[in-house]
Amino acid sequence: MSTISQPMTKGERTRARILVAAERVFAELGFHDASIVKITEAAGVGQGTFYLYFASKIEVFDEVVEDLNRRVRHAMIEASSQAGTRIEAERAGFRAFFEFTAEHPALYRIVRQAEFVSPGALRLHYTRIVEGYRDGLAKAQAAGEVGDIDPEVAAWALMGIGEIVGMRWVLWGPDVAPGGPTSAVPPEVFDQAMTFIERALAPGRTEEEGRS
Amino acid sequence: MSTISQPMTKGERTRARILVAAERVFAELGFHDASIVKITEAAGVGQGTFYLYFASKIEVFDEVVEDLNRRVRHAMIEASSQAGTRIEAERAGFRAFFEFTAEHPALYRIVRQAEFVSPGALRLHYTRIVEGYRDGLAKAQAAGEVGDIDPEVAAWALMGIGEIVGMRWVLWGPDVAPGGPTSAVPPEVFDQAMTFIERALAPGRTEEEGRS
Amino acid sequence: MSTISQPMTKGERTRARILVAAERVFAELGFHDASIVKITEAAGVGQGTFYLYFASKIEVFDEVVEDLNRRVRHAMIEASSQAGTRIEAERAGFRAFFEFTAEHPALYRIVRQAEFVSPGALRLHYTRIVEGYRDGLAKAQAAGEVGDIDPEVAAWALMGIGEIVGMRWVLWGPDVAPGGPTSAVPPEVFDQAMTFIERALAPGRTEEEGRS
Amino acid sequence: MSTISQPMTKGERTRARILVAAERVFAELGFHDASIVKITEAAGVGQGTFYLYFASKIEVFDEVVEDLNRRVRHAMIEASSQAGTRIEAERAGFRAFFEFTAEHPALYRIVRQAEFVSPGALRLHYTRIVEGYRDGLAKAQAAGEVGDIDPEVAAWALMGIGEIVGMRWVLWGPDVAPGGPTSAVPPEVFDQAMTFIERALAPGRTEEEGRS
DNA sequence: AATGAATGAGAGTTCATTCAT
DNA sequence: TATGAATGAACTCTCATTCAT
Repeated sequence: MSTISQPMTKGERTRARILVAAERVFAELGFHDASIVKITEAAGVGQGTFYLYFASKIEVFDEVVEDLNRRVRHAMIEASSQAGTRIEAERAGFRAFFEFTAEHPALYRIVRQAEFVSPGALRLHYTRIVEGYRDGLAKAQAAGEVGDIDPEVAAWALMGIGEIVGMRWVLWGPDVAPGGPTSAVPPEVFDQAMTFIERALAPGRTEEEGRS
Repeated sequence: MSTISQPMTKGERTRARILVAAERVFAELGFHDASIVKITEAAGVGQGTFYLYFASKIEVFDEVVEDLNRRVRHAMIEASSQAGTRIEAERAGFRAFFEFTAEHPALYRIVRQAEFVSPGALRLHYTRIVEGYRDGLAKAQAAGEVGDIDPEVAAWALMGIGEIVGMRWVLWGPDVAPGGPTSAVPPEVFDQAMTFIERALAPGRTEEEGRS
Repeated sequence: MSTISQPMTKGERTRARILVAAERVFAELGFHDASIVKITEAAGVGQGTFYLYFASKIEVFDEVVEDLNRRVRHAMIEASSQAGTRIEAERAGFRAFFEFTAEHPALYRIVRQAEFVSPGALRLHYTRIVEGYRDGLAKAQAAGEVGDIDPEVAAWALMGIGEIVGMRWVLWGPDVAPGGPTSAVPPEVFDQAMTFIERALAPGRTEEEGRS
Repeated sequence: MSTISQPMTKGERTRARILVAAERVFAELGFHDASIVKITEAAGVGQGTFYLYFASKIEVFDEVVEDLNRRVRHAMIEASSQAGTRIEAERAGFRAFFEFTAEHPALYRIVRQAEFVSPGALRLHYTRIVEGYRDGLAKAQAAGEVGDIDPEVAAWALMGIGEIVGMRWVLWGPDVAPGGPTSAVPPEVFDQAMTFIERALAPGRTEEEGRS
């Protein structure tokens, strides 16, 4: 995920192990049912050790959210940067988002807890992703590839679509109960969702469309 | 909100008071920090009284979610049913949704907790609202008022847009910290969001668009 | 069990129903898990009604113990009074005791709770039964049918044998877990227990026996 | 009491203190009125500490019963093993039983609660003691020192006699109210009880006695 | 005579956090 | 650096009892 060049000290390794365990336990049990004992047991360290690296339970939570946010954005940028056209980039970004969700259902399960656990963390998480969309849209708009629409609002709309489609088809699966196995968004759903987005963003004929 | 004409019995009134208090406390503190003591104090009844009407904390939670769901759908249907055209109906429905959100921020704050609290409740909540969108879209599509798109996917997309725009502009307000005062979606944001949606759903030019 | 001659008033009937229900519920659940609600539900009356007839939960308990005590003594006296010889009377009395236990396992389960629930009730219960044994033994001793032994001590010994054999073979059954079905003491066990008692009480040759 | 030679760790000492306190509190108040708070206060530890060593209130109870059982059997075996003749051994065993009872009234008060608290614990307790009696009787019988009687039934009879005499004269004392001070069984009562038992078990004259 | 809604003290249990080792 | 025993406040839930109807 990152380009580890320097060797980790012993302490850093312990810290990293706790962080990984915390993500796993938070994802499985949610914030409140994830006790420090469970996290430290999963990490294979003592309870006291936890407090050598994190000031509180909330602090790990924040860091886990931060971490997930960094990783999902990285995945999206990585994917879309290799695309040729704007539309291809958009599809690649969404596909990366859904894939990340499928591989890390923690993204949802953890992030959606944030509202009450760590005020502001949720907003920060969404805002950062939205900024990526917005900047891309603004640039594309300047190039005439996107219709006349406020990039900020459009970006949030994309965020909402990604979030809900990810929840509906990745997290819940085709017919699966919540918590069950997750898989990627079915191709036809992905296509339909992208069609929806493309039409919303397509340039031209703005005047007529507004009237319909 | 409801059309109950018969007078409530004493027990029903107590139950209703607890339910109202629970919604308030859940919205303010979240599921886990909303203790039974806080709920019963807010309702002005004894702790034991709570258990005369609800079997557990989770049970009230489910009922609060159920209740909010019923009310927001009612508000949306009410609003859109008085509109003339499909587009007007759509705008009215969304406006009602945002207004409800502004008046009952509990909708977000409570519902988003549901994932870990009451598995299935969250899915049920979204699914019910989406069914309304989907049926409306399918009907409009049959009348040629909506482009060629899977109503199911489009309905979930609308749900996502409503949710995230509501969260961003209603719950968080223009520049306000989470938990702060809420107001309606600013008119220009509302217009932009509706433009986004209208373009996505507009009929015509399906063949070319589909190729992208 | 008793010779009801006068018709009961409505109140008396209600009271009796509560008492019967209480015995059943106490026997099944024990004193502490037998709630007033469960008793009143079993009796088919309201909770408040209970307190019209009994001052407290402990009071019904005492009365239930009292009632059981009266009935078991009645059964034993009834049975032994129809016997010809002393030994036959003894066997008949024990048999009645075991039969009562088998039909009313409540006797054990309730009485053994008494120690902490209602101090003195347990002692009173045992003492009353023992008095019956003791008087019988004293009388038989005067007639030369019982050896030279303190009737008080011997009576308590009989009580202990009856209690433990009843628990072992009636309450627990041949191989059954506690709480399971109960039946009478197996004939061979009954015979052995009676043999044990007969030898202990048999008159004559006191001097030699003591030396063995 | 035990032959542990290795020093206890800190944790073991805490555990032992809780166990001792639990025995005391259970004996004084009974299972239900013995709250965790009372036990931990008596032990001088925090409430949470209790759950580091015992999974539940019932678990300590079981262990206390187990512990008492082990100790009383140890005392009885110890005492009777030093006796010369069978009869002396019997007397020594019973005497040890009564002495233990006098010093640890908890034996009764706790064990008799077991029926509803921990099904099976009561049966196990009695069964273990009875097994000791039974094996002793069987051996003596083989040596011709005990009459022709089923050792199992006879052993349970002894158990019953010990239990009830202990309760009557040790727990309740000569004229004392339950819960009051306890002392040993008066010598004349002890002698009479032993006489009762000796006659019941004495060999010889089996044929005539059996006819009764 | 009868009800059952209401109460609140108290139960068992959990867990984030501290700190002596 | 690492530990895990210890803590106590806070939690959800129960139930004997009261009292207005």
